[in-house]
Amino acid sequence: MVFNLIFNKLLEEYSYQGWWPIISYDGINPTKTGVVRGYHPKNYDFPRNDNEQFEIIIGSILAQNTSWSSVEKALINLSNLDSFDSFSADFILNLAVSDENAFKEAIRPAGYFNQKFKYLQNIANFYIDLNGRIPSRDELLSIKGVGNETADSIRLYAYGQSEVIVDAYSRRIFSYLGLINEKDSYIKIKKFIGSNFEGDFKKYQEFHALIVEHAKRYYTKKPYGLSDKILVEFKK
DNA sequence: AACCAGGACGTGA
DNA sequence: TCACGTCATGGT
Repeated sequence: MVFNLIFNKLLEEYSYQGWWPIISYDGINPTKTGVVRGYHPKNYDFPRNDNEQFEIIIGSILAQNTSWSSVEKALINLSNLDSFDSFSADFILNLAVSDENAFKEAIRPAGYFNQKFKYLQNIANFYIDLNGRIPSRDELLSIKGVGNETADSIRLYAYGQSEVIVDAYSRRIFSYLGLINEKDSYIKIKKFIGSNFEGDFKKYQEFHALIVEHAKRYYTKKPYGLSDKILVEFKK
């Protein structure tokens, strides 16, 4: 269970991360850098309703290859277009038809706005068809705009399903530590981590958030990881 | 000024 | 299957 040991170390270092942030939630986590709203450390009751659930789903699309601060701008822009029901699938679909221009301007700060404009509609239709049911991984992957990482993010944070998320940060950290090969397939890495990690969905949620927090500090500039003194004890 | 950001898709080997 | 180009804005 080497990844549990790594988890323990990261949790000790950074404590609880309160992912996935809900921007309409007033929880304050002053220790966060950059973003001051929406996190809810040690509270796993989120999402508390359909709109919060769909907000996480929208965020996971907008966050593709994009910094969270940019995603937050896009989410706030969207919410300003309809303060009442901003993050319902119906609102997204209606806005896409009624004012395509305003929609794209709202999400522009998150980048790839033409692609994400379509992806958001795809997943809004999918979400409505679900009718409250929890989607399987394969169902999510069938949506154009949802790949492995987004599917796992949605399952883990919008639906509380235990999924290992393999992102670029995970590849950098764990390949630096000699636990994986950076270019191994997503599924191979996911299964390897999953077979050496144990816990409930809360632990899975914290694990991914902690990986991101740690990587932001030591794995964003090449050569990655050289200044990582936190996890170096796990280096093989 | 290059590189990175909480990636995914289309194409051609 | 996989390497590569494309999508785009914002920060360092």
